[in-house]
Amino acid sequence: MTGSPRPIEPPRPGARLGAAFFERPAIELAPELIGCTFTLAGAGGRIVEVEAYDEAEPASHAYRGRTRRNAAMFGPPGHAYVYRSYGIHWCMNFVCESGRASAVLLRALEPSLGLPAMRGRRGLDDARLLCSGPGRLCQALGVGAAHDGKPIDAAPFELLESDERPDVTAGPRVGISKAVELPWRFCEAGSPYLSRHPG
DNA sequence: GGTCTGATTATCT
DNA sequence: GATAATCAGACCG
Repeated sequence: MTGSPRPIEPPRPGARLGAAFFERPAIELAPELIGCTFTLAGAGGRIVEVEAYDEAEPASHAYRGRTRRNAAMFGPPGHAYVYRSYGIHWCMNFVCESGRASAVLLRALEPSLGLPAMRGRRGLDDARLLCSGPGRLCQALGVGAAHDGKPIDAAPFELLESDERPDVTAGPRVGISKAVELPWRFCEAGSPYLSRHPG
């Protein structure tokens, strides 16, 4: 060993992504998020799976207009839209594009930062199960109602640019019954941390 | 390996 | 009353 102190956690790739990054349609932003690093209070990892949603298609919560639940989707880009799914889980989105209700749902991370905290919140050890699904990811990071409408480029969140060009695949979205034909799910090819195999 | 079901709440019909 | 951007555990072959 060299004698220099060993880092407790891996170095963080890339630069912090600010509000301007989100000023684009969700369908454009979604594939570019693959490989970026997302954390909440130091817990998280590389984004490996996302889905785009837009007010013009019926699978989106914004399709039938604004409600108390989806208000953040109609707000400024670069903020979080957090909602409760099936009455039990939390799901986390990045709001996109001013003047249009659209967002990118975070579906899976490759966990790398704050692993002990994430394992504690999830109550299990297997890294492949920590953040491989929108509800699991939110439980691991501690996302909840308090984060709805909060800016992504400010604490406790951090979103860092990808330092590589991941191999991204597109396919149909998961768990919806409308607009099933749109290939608006984006995954890092071959990642073992996806919520399910691309279809 | 797969398929089914319960949990629990906001929203819509 | 029904559905939903889900998950974990039970059960079957």
